[in-house]
Amino acid sequence: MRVSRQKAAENRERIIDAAGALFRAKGFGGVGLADIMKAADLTHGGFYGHFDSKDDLAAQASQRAMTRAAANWAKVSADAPANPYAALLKHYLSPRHRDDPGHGCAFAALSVDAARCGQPVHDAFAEGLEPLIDVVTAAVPGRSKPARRRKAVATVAELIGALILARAVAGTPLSDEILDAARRELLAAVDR
Amino acid sequence: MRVSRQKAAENRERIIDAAGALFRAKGFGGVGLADIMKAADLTHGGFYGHFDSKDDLAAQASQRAMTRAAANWAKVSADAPANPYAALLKHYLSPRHRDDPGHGCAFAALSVDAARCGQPVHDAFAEGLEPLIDVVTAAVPGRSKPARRRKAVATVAELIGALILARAVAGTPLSDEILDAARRELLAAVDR
DNA sequence: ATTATCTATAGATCTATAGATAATGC
DNA sequence: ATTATCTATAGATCTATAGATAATGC
Repeated sequence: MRVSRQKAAENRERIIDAAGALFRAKGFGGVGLADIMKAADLTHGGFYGHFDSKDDLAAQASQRAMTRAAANWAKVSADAPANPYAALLKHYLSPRHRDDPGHGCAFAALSVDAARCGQPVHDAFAEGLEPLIDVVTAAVPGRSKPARRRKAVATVAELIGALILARAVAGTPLSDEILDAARRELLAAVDR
Repeated sequence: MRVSRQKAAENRERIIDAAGALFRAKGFGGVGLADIMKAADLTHGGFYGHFDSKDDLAAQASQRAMTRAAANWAKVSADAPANPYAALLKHYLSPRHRDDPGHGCAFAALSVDAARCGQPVHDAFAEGLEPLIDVVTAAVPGRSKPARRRKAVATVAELIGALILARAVAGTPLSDEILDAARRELLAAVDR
């Protein structure tokens, strides 16, 4: 049942992607290795040929999900050169994004789990968050670079907070209200 | 080893409070019934005399933590009649609050866990969030009630998002930066 | 011969329950 | 007699490992 070296590398990538989706949807503790390996179409005994531990996989899957988030923000921004800021708000605060945490923003899905981990994880999340702040810093108006960065940090916090709250109250009218309120207020904040 | 009816009721309260702190610190899945009962100075076998299930306890502990959050916001607001809004920001975005999730805001600590639960939990969180929005609605300026409520919803999202992110990157310079940026931007937003 | 994967399982942990214990409250 | 709590454990689940299997790659 052995596979080629290349196929094994592909299997490894599939495990990381499956873990990224399951961890975001259910949390680090909410999903077992057997579930992850099954999602990658492998048996769970083969896991330790690819990773040292569940924590090792969690770190790699988080890293990849954060990199994807940064790439996605950069793409959304670049695809709307006329108003990258408005495009970011629209994409991030959409019901579609709210309703699919497994394939959405790593920070909205995993920040609370990360907060419960140790310093290495905090360091990794800080490093992963910087590119998102950079994208927004470039997209907001402001008289100085520090002023734009400060506004960007606050904007990122509001985006992530709104998505998290909208998910916590999903299925109630308040959920859509949160997405809409955050979008309108963030838009108004730069139109002044 | 039986205790009086009144003492049993006190024990029940202690279980709920211990659970509230441990769930906020470690998540619903991150703590076992044995840990909770030990924190309440009881053996874990006695648990089912007080609650139907772990989910039952989680619902009651969440409810109490949300009620406490609302009472705390109302108190902070009432204690600073000159500028309740600034007082709320200062209390909520303090390093002290960031560093003690077990005794802090239920929404910052449990919203992501709640999002992974079912509709009844979402409904309970929506109901628990309304009083916080009401406190901020009364504290922000705005020409109309809907405008103030919209600003309040966005403000609550930014507060909770900033605290969650600051916790995820705790121990890095970015953590304090997030708290400061959110506070300054939220203050600036009402000084216009 | 090497190695990627599989089967099987050890050891730990977790929720929930059964039955015993001992103090309360009618 | 009732009942709040305790001891003990059943049954499930989870991480990690050991040894077998079978196809790759030297």
